[in-house]
Amino acid sequence: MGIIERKEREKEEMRRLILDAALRLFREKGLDAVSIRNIAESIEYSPATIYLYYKDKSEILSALQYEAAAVKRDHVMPAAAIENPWERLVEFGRRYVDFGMKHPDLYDLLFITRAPMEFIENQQCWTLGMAVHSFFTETVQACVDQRYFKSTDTETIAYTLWCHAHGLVSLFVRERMRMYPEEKRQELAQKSFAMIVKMAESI
Amino acid sequence: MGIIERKEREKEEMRRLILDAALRLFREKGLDAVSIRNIAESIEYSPATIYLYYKDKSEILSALQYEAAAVKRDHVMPAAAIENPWERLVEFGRRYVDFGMKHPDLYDLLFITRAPMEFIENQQCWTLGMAVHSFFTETVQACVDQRYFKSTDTETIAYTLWCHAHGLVSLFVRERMRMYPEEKRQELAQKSFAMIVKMAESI
DNA sequence: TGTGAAAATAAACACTGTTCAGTATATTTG
DNA sequence: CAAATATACTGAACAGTGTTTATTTTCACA
Repeated sequence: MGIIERKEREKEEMRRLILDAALRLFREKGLDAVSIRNIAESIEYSPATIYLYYKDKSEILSALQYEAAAVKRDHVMPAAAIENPWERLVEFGRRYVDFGMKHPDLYDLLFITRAPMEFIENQQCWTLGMAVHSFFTETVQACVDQRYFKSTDTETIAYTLWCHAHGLVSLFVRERMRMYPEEKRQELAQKSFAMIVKMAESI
Repeated sequence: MGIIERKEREKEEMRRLILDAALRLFREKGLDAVSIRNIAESIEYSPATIYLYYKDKSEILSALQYEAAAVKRDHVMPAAAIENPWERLVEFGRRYVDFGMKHPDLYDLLFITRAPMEFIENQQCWTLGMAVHSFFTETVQACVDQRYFKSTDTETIAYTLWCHAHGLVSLFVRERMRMYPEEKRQELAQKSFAMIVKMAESI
């Protein structure tokens, strides 16, 4: 009865094959290049075959989002090693922004691209994203507990910091900084990060 | 020689007709519904005719962005009437966020939708956007001049505030606040706005 | 080796943006 | 007014998209 197990395995391998092809297309040529037909061609199968392994395109996109979420987690979580909650929070923020700057395509996919409805049902991705988000809010809570802020409204503090970081990255990612010369944008982002850190010290 | 003038006028009317149809489709059914064929059908012309008045689709999108920019300007500029620069700045921010919340589709078009290259060449839209942006930075400058901030780095202050406001709106617009119950999102946004105002007072 | 199930596909449908050859309409000229 | 020209418009096609269905191929098992 090892056959059904092998079949199961092969099915999983095929899903992986499709996903890797999608991921490669995405990273090499951008989201627009990720079409069912492109994926099919690159793995030398017919487009219809894709539908035997993924319900539709948004399910593939959803899977790509999970990949992106994993890369993001690996990028930011080293901050967890820092004992001091305030330093941990700052390092987390720095790493969050750095992730967005280094992987604009992945950041876009995670936080800007219109989420397909399946996103919600993609428990994996949601769970992973929430784990990182929880780490963030818990760190803010730790800062609150140790009186790093005057305010004790953890939720609003966390959200406000997130707004700034997300705004920072997404203005960059979607090219809304044209009024600043290109060589200055990175510098301005760094200055702004430093400023929000200073501001946060006096919430 | 009034004929060429009439022709000119008719050409302009046709461009307007196309744009209005595009705008209606956009507002009624979203950006995805704005297809050349949909526009053509709704004004009862052939799709090919559209191309006699607009170079391509991105030129139409660009024109839509201009419309959105005008709505935004009308929404935020009443703040200019306020004498006190700090109050003016706060009111501007409030109106900016309010615009995004009330017109998520327009905000999306202006600040999130991937800008077609023509955006840069769309002098009208760029000029209009820059005028509002200049008003914003000048207001920040006025605050700096009157020592409302400790910092004198106008550029970074302005950018930091913008980051927060944009992050606030765009997390909302692109539905990245699912971890908060829906009825709480608006409230959280307001609290966060109040918090950044407080924080700004101590830059 | 034949049979039933599983896997893969060709072909079609309904869309998309865009181009171009050809037609219809309006204006200018003889 | 009629013929020639210029302008406005369109049908049809091309290449692409996501998706579905009927059909064929492949494979495991009796």
